[in-house]
Amino acid sequence: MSAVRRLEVISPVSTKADWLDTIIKGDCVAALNRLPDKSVDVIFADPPYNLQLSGALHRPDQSLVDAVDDEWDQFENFAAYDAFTRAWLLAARRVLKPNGTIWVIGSYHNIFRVGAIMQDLGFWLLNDIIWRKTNPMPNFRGRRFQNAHETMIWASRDRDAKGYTFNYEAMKAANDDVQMRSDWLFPICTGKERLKDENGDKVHPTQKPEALLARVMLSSTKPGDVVLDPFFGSGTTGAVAKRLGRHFVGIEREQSYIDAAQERIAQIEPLSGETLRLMTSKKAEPRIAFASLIESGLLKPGTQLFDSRRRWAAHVRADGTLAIGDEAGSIHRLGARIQGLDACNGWTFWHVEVEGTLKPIDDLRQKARQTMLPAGA
Amino acid sequence: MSAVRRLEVISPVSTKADWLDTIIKGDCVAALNRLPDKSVDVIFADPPYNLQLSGALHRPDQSLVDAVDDEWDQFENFAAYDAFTRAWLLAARRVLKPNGTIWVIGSYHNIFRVGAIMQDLGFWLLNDIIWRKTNPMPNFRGRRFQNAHETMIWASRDRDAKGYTFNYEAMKAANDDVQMRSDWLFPICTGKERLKDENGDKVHPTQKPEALLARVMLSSTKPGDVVLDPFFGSGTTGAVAKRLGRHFVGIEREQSYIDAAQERIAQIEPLSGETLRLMTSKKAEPRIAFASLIESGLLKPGTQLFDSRRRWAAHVRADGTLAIGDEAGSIHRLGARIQGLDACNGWTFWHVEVEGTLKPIDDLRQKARQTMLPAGA
DNA sequence: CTTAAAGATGAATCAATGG
DNA sequence: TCCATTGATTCATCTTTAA
Repeated sequence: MSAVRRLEVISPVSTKADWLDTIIKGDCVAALNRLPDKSVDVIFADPPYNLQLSGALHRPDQSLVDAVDDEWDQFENFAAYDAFTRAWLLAARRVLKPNGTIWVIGSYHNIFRVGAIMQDLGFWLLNDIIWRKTNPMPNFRGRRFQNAHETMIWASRDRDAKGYTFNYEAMKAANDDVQMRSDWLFPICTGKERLKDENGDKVHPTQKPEALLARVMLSSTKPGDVVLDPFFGSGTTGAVAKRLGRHFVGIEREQSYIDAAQERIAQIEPLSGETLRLMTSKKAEPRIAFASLIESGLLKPGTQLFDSRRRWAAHVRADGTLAIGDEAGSIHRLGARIQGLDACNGWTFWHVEVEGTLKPIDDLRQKARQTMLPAGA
Repeated sequence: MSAVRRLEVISPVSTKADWLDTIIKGDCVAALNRLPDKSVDVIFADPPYNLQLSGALHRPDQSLVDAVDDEWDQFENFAAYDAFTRAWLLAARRVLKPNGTIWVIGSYHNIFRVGAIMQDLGFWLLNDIIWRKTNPMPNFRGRRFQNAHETMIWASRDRDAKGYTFNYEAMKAANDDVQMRSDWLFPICTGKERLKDENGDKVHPTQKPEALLARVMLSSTKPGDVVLDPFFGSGTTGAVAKRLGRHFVGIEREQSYIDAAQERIAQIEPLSGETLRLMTSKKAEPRIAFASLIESGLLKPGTQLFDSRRRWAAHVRADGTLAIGDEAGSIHRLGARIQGLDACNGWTFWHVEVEGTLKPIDDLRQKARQTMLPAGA
């Protein structure tokens, strides 16, 4: 069996093995309708842009621009494009897990219609992400600004879906320790990465760069998640998913694209688990009760805690509460009360004196986590 | 009379002086309906974003984020926002000149609906422009990417409107002599530029930076053009228009915003005409016929012309055509034919020998333009 | 062999004028 | 309104060819 299997026909799906890591040949909506409810974690969709080009365009040197004039990008009018968009988005939504998210990429030709329909169908927009191209095609006639970006919409299934995956700390670490912004800079897909046929012609007119898909998956999926791409094309989504230890499902109509994608994905070598281990966000780390610091002996009852400027001093009680005179409470409540605030992060507010210097009790929490790690980790 | 006049009521408009460089108080659609057809060159619109905020948001230090929760940003649902959007866009379109363009700014909350409705109404999208903020507000909860941009849509009135203003050369010159891209980097409006009331509170929650409006106007208007802003707010559009020698028309409902904008605009000092002069492209320069070079004596019949590498030689005939052996035609047609191309710019393709070196005949055209300039220029 | 020059190309809604 | 003519216009990157 090859690394990439393909299902021409899907009968009622019994086990995951039937469709996971395969390319399903066929119409996008029909294929989606044969997948089970709530079965994929993330959808990445690169639908037709409906470019509506009229005549030929030449460069100043008179060479012809190889435009996207494929049959699959032709729609009668906006209404036809809207109907197509509504249909696939609706089918995709059924397949998405309640805490799943969807990415859709487009340009100004189609992205406004796509975004409005997503809102109408109940998707809740989380961000619009701008892919800034380092090397976009120029505007040859000098009649507009150089179209130097594309737009991705990232949305959850529902307004109240709060449990979606967002690897905040991983993104922050990848961005020099400041929050990842909504504008991303990547080159377009050229060179060795671009798939070519035996004649040296590009296999697919709109192949996306793997770096773009990698950031999408690293930000919004966990290892082992299922990523569905209903417009699979040359299979960038599958290639990146396999490399990053995620499962993929592709849907594609054109056999030539399927063949190229299968060959491409078969050659991908998955990264090792060690390489893949996500920098886990603090929120995902095991929760440590303040009391457990006392229980584990990292902190003794009666120890004095100070704020960073030693304006206040409190003492630790054996039950895991903190007290200043008559006032007592959790490290958070007491910190808030003495400052006159609604809330306070006691882990970073309170400090313990070690060899004359103050260190936040968060350091002790980190030590406690080490202790609690399973053997062998 | 103050520099900024205000019309509370507009009766049938007779002369431009009635509404030019004024702020019209009232509902956006009603006010637009009282302006004449096809009377403004450019519209800049910063409509309510329909933010749909639910609860209060606090920073990590527990301070409250001053969110946009004004009454004018509240809509019942998407349908209500769409109806509002369709109404003002339709009214704005009537007022726009056939070769006018419109800019609309928004965020992911509203821009997709706005863009789709613009397409539905017949506007033809020219670009979507990304305003990348140098100093965006962080995402305090760490549940999304930092929302670091806003989107502007730039559109012509109709698909076949080709005569809109785009100061290509000026934009290119302002961008280190490469084409201006669709992503622009500017700080948000803070500091001295941000209007504050007597309490030190910001006058308007979403005041746009003047630099953003300046690029909008420098790219898509000419001096003396009329720029309409149907959501005038604190009057950034008016302030920049006045400084750049453009006329403005503002529409605004809230008296407090009108008062602040009037005071602000009154203090603006317009730039000098010399400073404002646009960098022009060849396109805008007077047309010179090749024959006129012969008629004016700059080129003698029988002169040999060469391409830059001397692969071909042709001779100038008295009627303003060019010939190689039996083949003859305009400088453009002959250049195209011998190269086997559909088109060719004869002005830059053909050269004349001057003291042993080849110079493009475009240089002669420049000389002819000098000669033809009116006296005193 | 190296290095320089020349050619190719990418999701593109890409003219204006005069008869 | 249609049609022929004029003539304005490109950036970053990768590949191929020339020196």
